[in-house]
Amino acid sequence: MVLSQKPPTSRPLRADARRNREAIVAAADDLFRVDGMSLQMDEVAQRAGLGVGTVYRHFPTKEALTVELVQCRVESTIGRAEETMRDCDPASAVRRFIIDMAVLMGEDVGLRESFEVQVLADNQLDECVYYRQDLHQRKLAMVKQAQEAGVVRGDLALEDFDALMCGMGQAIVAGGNPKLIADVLLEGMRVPREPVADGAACADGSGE
Amino acid sequence: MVLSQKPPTSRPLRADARRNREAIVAAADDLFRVDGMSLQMDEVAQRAGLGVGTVYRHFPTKEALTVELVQCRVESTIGRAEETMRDCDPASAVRRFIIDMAVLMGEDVGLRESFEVQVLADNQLDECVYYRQDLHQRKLAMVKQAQEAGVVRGDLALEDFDALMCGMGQAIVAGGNPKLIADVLLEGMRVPREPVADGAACADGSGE
DNA sequence: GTGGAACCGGAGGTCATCTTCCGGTTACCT
DNA sequence: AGGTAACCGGAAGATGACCTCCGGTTCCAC
Repeated sequence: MVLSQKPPTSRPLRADARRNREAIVAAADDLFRVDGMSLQMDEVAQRAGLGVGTVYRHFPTKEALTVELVQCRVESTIGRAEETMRDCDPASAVRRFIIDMAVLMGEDVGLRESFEVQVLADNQLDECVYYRQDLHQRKLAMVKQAQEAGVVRGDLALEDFDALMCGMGQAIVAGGNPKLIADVLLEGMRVPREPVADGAACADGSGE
Repeated sequence: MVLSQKPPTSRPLRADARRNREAIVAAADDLFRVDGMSLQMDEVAQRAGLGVGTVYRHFPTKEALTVELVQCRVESTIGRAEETMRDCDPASAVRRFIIDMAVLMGEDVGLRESFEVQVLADNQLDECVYYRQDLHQRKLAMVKQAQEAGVVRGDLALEDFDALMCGMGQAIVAGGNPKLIADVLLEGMRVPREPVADGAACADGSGE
């Protein structure tokens, strides 16, 4: 996993500081995978084998640490999207991307919540711009390609696509079979067939 | 909305106490609709025009109050399912139910989280049995009927159905168009068509 | 009308979590 | 090796929620 290292703004960190910083990020990442946004600073310190003060030396606030973790996931998602579009034809890139994400979200709460936070511009993290333009463009291209190839319905905005990805994550956390959930989502995103029942099936008007 | 009144275990409440209890539930319901589980007891009291102590007289704990609100929603969902199955033919009952729920979830965070809590047996509320047998049976019947009518794929367990409902709620909160989201879900739940691309579309084996 | 039980109110206790502070320690430069 | 700036640790402070407590008030039975 690509952990973004901070650009050398001032001087390079002292050896012990760099070691500790890495230990902190690694520990936090492990916890983020399980607990998501509700990871605790004390636990991070303990798991890294350090004091809390040291954690706060490197990340002045819990939010700063969370940003690091979210961005790490955003970056790896960008990489995955890139790779998928390179390896797959336009029609099936979306399919593969979604299936991959479904499986990963099943194993990584933090990844799921990273997606949420991008879309929601959440209360906790609204200070920063999480909606990385990169990922946005990447997804937009992928969806557009698929729509032009005629395998994704045209009335699906990127906004809806994102929302559906969040929803998929939630469905998986709620105990659904990831593969099946992804499949339902994919089938649903294709251009619709004729309605299942075209008579007046409901007592009230179903097509309002 | 049906607010379940407690059975007269001892004597009926004094007039002022009954009035206050109703004010509390009404205030809490309003907040639950917006804030979900993260509603705050102080705010409930304030909105009801009462002191915090009074709230705690009627509901000894925040969880107790939450239970009331969740159960209220479970009951109204049962009513909705009942009504839907009475008014619609088996093939379209699921459709109507899901569309209705999608719209409602868009307006009521508490409803969405009530669904979650039933499925997840959440950490916060694991003391009680939220998964009302009634609603469970109702949904089971509805899904089974739809499967027998051939409009819902047979490999969809009730567990997956619940998970998808949760996911739908999340997708709507994340900003998706409720009607569109519901439609995607419904199309996805139908028996699948042939795959969109049956050649070797991806570099790696897509059917593992 | 009156006694008394039930009820109300909101200041303050408790607890969990984030964050700060500063004496002691460590690594880098000459 | 020695000086010093950077760094570490963890106890203590700050914050924000839930919840309790008890003096004052209100309603019901007689």
